[in-house]
Order: sequence, then C-alpha cells, then structure tokens
Amino acid sequence: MIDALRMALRSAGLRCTPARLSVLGTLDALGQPVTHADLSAHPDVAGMDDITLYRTLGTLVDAGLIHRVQGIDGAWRYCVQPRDRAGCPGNHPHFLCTGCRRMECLVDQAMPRVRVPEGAEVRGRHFVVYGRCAACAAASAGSGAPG
Amino acid sequence: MIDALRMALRSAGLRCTPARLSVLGTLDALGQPVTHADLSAHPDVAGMDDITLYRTLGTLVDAGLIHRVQGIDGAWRYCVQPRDRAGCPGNHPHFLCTGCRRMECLVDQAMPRVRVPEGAEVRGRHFVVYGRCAACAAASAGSGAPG
DNA sequence: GACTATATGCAGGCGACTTGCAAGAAAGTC
DNA sequence: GACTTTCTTGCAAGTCGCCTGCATATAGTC
Repeated sequence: MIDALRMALRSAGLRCTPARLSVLGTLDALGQPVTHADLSAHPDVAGMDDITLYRTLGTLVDAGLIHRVQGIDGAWRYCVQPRDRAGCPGNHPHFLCTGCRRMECLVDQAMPRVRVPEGAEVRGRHFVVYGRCAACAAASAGSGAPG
Repeated sequence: MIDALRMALRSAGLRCTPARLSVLGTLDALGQPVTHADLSAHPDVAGMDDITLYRTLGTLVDAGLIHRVQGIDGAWRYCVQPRDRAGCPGNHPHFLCTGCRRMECLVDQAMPRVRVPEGAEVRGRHFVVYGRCAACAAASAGSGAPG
C-alpha cells in the first residue's frame, strides 16, 4: 500500500516525504473529494502544518496525482486520480450534497460536450451537480428538518 | 432603460435605490458575467462601498434578478438573468477564458443531464468550460507568448 | 411633509490562502 | 556509512475576500 504510494510519487518525480505519503494515502483511503479543512481534521493528517497541507495539495495537483474540484460553496475539494486514467484531470462530473457537503466523483460518466464561442479553445470542463444525497434527502423527508 | 430596471426591481419586491439601479444597469450593459472586482472598478459603480456592492449583489441574486457563477479561479461572477427566462438561475453552461478571465453565458445551450447516485435529489447544475477565447487564442498563436 | 422600514457606509474582524525565510529531511555520490 | 545538494517543512507575517454590527441616510407610504 505504502509502496504503491511511494511509486506513484517517484514516478511523478516527487520525493517521498511523510507529508505527501499521509496526504496521498488519506485521499486514497477516502476515495471522494474532500476539502482542505476535512483533510486537516483527519487523524492521519492531523498535526500537519496547514501551510504544508496547502503546499502538499498543490504539489500533488501539479504532479497530476490528484485533482481538485470546486463546489458551489467555494471550497476546493481534492481527490486522487483514478489509477487507470493517468493524466485525466478530474475529467468527470461531480455531485455535491448541499446537506452534508460531501462530494462524489461520477467517474463512470463522460463529461458532456458543449459548443463554445467561435475560435475559442477548450482546455477543460468543470461540471458540478448539486443537491441532496440519498442520506440527506431521506433525513429531510423523514424529519422535515433539512440541516 | 432606467424605467425597465425600476420595474424589474419593483416586481421583485425590492426598493429602487441608486446602488441597485447602477449595479443592475451595469450588469445589463455588460451582458456577461463579471466579478465583484470588475464591477467595483467599473466607472458606473466606482465609489460605491465594497460592502454595499456585496450586499447589493446578494440581494439581486436572492431576488432572482441576476445569477452568479463560479469560475475555476474561485471568483464569483454575476450576470443579469435572461429576461425571457425569468427564474432560471443561470441554468446554462458558461465559458471562462483563462487568459483574459472573461466569462460568457452559453445561453443557447441546455444544461446536460447527468446520472446522479441512487436516491439523490438534484437541485442545480454548475457547468463551466474553460480555455482561451478567440481573441486570447489568436494573440497567443500570433505572439507565441500566452499571458 | 412626516413616518417607518429598509438600505447604505464605516469600523472592525474572521477565515482562507500566500509569501519569505530558516531549519530539517530525502536522494544521490563517494 | 558519511557527506553534499536540493527539496520540503514549519513558522511568522501579511494579503485578500467576505461578513457582522451599528449608526445614519433614504425609499416608499400615508
């Protein structure tokens, strides 16, 4: 497990430091996009300097090991890159629950195409669907008190 | 022109104040999503207190007169609602130029559908396509020095 | 014109994020 | 295994975007 992370870091040309291993391992274990604050509060990352976490996330994004998506709440969320689609910068839609603020990668779906203005070059697409996840929808339907 | 803005404000249940008229008028004249900073620097809005501008934009968004979209640069951009589609909260894709940081509403295109996790309720979709607009693409192709 | 509810402007503050710099640690070399 | 180089981390400080509270000004109503 750790070896796989080390290999991923090495193949990206990065040094294997405890900070990167723990951040990458945590994101890998979580498997869904999480915010800097979520990570900072996670036991495996707790104690790490906030600035280091910012920089580590930035480094991993630049290296293509993780991607980041912005929710409609303005918070960036970070998620490991699917292993079998190296270099794909989060190229899939995401679902953000406005209740529990959790985000899911909809990795099984292609990013829809859009006609852009004449002459424009598309470099990427950012598609966030927001609403309530099953758990939050059920909770609000049951109690009548959406968070 | 001003009368149309006054009517729009009144029909939304808002008072017609100079701040709202100038913000709404400026957004209407610009016709494309602009940031708080862009607005703040605009001659028609210059001199207005930044906090007032924040609150005015928030009020207009709440009233459904304008909508806001977040670019991948984290900045919220505000744009008037298409008159013929009242109540549509920016329900169309947007194109963001990473060069000049300008955004365009792709109002002629429907927001694509996406399959969300079982049981989830969709409340909205946020689709931003980014890249280079025709002008920036031409400039970088010509000079070889993209901003 | 007077009154009331609302909007505006100012002061102050919080949180997210960045930068600069010095100490510490990982890789490579001998 | 020890040394050196280069990169990373942690701390301090600061910037930027945005919000809150409160006093004053103003729009709308009678």
